[in-house]
Amino acid sequence: MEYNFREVEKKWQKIWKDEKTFRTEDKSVKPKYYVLDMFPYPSGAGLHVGHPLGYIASDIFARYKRLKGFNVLHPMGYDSFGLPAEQYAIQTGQHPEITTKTNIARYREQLDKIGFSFDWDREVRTSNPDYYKWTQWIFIQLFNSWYNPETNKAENISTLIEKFRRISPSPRGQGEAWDALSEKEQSDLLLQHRLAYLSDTMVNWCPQLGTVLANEEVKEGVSERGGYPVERKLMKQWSLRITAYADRLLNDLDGIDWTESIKEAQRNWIGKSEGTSLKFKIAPSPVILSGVEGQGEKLPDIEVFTTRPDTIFGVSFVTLAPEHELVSKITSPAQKTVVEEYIAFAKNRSERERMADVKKITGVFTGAYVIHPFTGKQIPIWLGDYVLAGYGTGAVMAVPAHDTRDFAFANYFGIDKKIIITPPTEWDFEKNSYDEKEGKLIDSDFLNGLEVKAAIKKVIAVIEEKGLGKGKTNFRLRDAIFGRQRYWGEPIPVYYQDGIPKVLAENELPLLLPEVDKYLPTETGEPPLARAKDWKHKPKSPFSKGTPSEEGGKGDDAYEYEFSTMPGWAGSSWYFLRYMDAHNEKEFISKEAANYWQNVDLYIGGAEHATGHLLYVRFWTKFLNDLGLIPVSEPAKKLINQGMIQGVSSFVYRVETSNKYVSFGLRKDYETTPLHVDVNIVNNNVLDVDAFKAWREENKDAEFILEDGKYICGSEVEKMSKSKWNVVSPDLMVEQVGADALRLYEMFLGPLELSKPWNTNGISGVSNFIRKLWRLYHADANNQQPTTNNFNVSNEPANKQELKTLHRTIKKIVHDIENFSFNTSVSNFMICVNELTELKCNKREILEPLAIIIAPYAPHVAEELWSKLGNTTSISYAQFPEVNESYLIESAFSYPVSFNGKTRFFQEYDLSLTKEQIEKEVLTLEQTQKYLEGKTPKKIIVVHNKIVNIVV
RNA sequence: GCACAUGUGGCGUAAUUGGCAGCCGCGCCAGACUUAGGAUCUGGUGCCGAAAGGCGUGGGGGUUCGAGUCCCUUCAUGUGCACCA
Repeated sequence: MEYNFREVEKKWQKIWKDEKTFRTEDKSVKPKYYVLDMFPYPSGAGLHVGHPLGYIASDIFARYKRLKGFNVLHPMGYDSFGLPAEQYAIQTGQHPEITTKTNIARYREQLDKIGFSFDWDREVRTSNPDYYKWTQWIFIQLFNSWYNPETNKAENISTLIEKFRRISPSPRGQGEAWDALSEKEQSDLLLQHRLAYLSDTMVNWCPQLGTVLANEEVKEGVSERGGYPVERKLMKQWSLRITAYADRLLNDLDGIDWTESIKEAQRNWIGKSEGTSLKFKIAPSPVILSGVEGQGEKLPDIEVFTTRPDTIFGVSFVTLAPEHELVSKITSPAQKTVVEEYIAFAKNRSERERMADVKKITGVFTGAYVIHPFTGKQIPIWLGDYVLAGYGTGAVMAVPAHDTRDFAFANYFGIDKKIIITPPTEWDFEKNSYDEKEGKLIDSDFLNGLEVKAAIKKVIAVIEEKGLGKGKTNFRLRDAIFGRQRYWGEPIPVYYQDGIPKVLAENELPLLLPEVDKYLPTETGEPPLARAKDWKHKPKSPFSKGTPSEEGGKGDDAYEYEFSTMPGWAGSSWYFLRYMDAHNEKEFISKEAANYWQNVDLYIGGAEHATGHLLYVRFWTKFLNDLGLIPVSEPAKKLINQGMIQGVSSFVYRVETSNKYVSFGLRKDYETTPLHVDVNIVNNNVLDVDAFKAWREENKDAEFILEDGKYICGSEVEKMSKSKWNVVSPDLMVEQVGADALRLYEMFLGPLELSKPWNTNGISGVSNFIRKLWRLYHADANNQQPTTNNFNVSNEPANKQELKTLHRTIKKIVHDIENFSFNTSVSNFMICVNELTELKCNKREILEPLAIIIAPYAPHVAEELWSKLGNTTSISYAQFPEVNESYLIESAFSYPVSFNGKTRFFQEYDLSLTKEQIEKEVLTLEQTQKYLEGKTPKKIIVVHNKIVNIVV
């Protein structure tokens, strides 16, 4: 009898479940360790073999840490709000909750088969009211907070009100101003400071999805989900003031052990740039002053933002974004028509159009001028859509000789350039602008002769002194738009009382997602929640679980709730905390749990969340930390991004106008059409022709033109997807070779971070390995044939060789796991088992520790062997064996002897010999003399325990 | 365009971090056992060469007694950002 993985794996999965083997203690004398996976969105397609890659790695690590004596938190849950379930609901009318539940059940079934050591008692689902109650609660905290730049922390909004009361000057004197304002005025003012706020913002509007999208949900001008066009639109929207945290999000990256590429992506996304604001006075033009628009008004200055104030004497025009607020006021009557046409043109260009022809230069002259702050010369004001309204001040000073974009614009419209920096090397200013921050300033008045960096310093000082502007930092990061005009998300816990947004009281949470007749916008374009009957805040609201607050509607009063819901990333921005205290009904997390578990020690997930989830979760963590609710300011100490598993598609070649299929090597002789064929009926590129005939009705009578009696398929690496017939499901692998083999194989494939195509072909290697491992504990010493299932482990003491193999393996495995090099550990297990098989070792002293070190990787077979060894408790809580270095000490080393770096032969020397002794010994060798060919060696290098190199 | 990552046998990969390039596995070749093999076991397998030997880590150059590893340069592939002043 061979090892029966089907029976054994099922047996242990049941025991783990029944005995709650992996339930995590809330309190423990053991040190804590938190291993987290990015939880999945439960899609209808189920898991393919790519998904568990990270889960397997984290599971190995979690199991290893348990063996090392840690109290390990290793939970799993579902990011279960989101678009696909809702799109499906629109098509079928089925409630997204039903779809979601079905999908989760399928995910769970698939996950269970792989033997993960999750503590399922702590499962979270973001769409569960018990969970989103607290997502809403955190939103309320954000609403009730502002960012105090003095303390550099979020604080309760009341401290801001205090401040307003205290310091606001007003016509009627100090102290009165705030209280003299109407409630609406106060609310509007506070909204400008709240961390969750309502404002008119330019949003990415996706008409097909009927919702706004965040910047990272838009890729190349179309929606990430579905690929629909996205346009810019001004809308009243809820946003989160993540920009308040921009500096901390950037600086704290240095303190966390994340991959450089993710950190770099976040740095780019935050996009900090230091520069200067600078005011330009608008030239008093009789035309403008007497014009209808500007009459009697004192025109404000145009403020630009620049990182290169040193180039101030090279400015030849100023460009405003088409949306700039001053445009209508400054435009000369003569230019009015063209300017208005241009603004209309710029507005109607969709994002995709704009991005598609980035190189196309558009712009128009306004007819107005500014005055150069130092020279007093008049400088024309242009409009150009290369200037973004949302960044800086929406206005730039254009220095065509030293800025690529200004150069292109000036060239296109024939505007003069003025060179004011001499590059250190030859430069053709006709062809390119010189943008580098190196060289000497010329034609620049008081900056003449200075190096660029010195000039920047000096000019900022002068600008500040003259009150023309000041040093300023800008961020590319925008505030996060938080509302989605969709159904399947957390309702925003807000109602509107006389146009003033108010948040629900804590005891009114959760605000339950209401039933609607359709999951579509209303006829008037309101979000789906507007369809809900009586979607209003009032006493005993049917939608909120708690009791209504004092402030809420009284009597007949009923105030409309917010119609939009939260975006997909809301729930995932704090889920790592909820696992610590998943069933707390009183708080989002208890102080004790937060203090014990701190933050995630190891976080594993895809790199695609670099600027989305991973930025938002850092933001929320810092915010909750500011309020003193949690003790940490970063969610995860260490982050690993697992690579993507691609699919390998197989192709059959159908001969045109026939039902004949020609083998890969012979296809050139025919006119053929390549067709995707299900990879599950192809093995090592050989098609299972019977399975192929059975696969589809039309293949029943297929004929084949074979080569060497086989049908060989073609193959190609593509994304793993249903339509390409290259999806390999983990269930099938588990069925065929077992969960342990799947786990080992996914790790064996290569380094975790690397993307690689899935190729089932090699899996027989790890499958054989498991059988070989099993045989070590079973075969008789004199019968290597695996015909016996008799457990046969001896209690004799192990010999030196056996101990050396074991301890060398322990050492390597510890090193590998701690460096997350899971692929090399699998090789090392194979080497170990090969050696022990060779040694015919069946000693308990060796095989018992071996079972433990292999348990994180192949837990089922390890448990079975462990129990056969006579243990009555789970191997999961055994003690990881320590390396005994004394078994590894070698007394001699076989030195490679090389001549000019080329290895020629080996010579063993005792390790106690000194370099000089070895050098002497080597020279006496006959072999050495042969390679010296009578010459005298120039130099002999002896590296202890490494190499001998003779230079001739 | 900018940033990051990766280039090693037919394939996935390894290399104690500057010291024997190719561990482990797949595939392939040969043999054993077999009615049979998509089972199992044994041996072989970087390339050229009959051998001796030579060549070899994307290409070119450098540092070094010695380079897959360090430096410069260049090419290719993948990913992210993309008029951010």
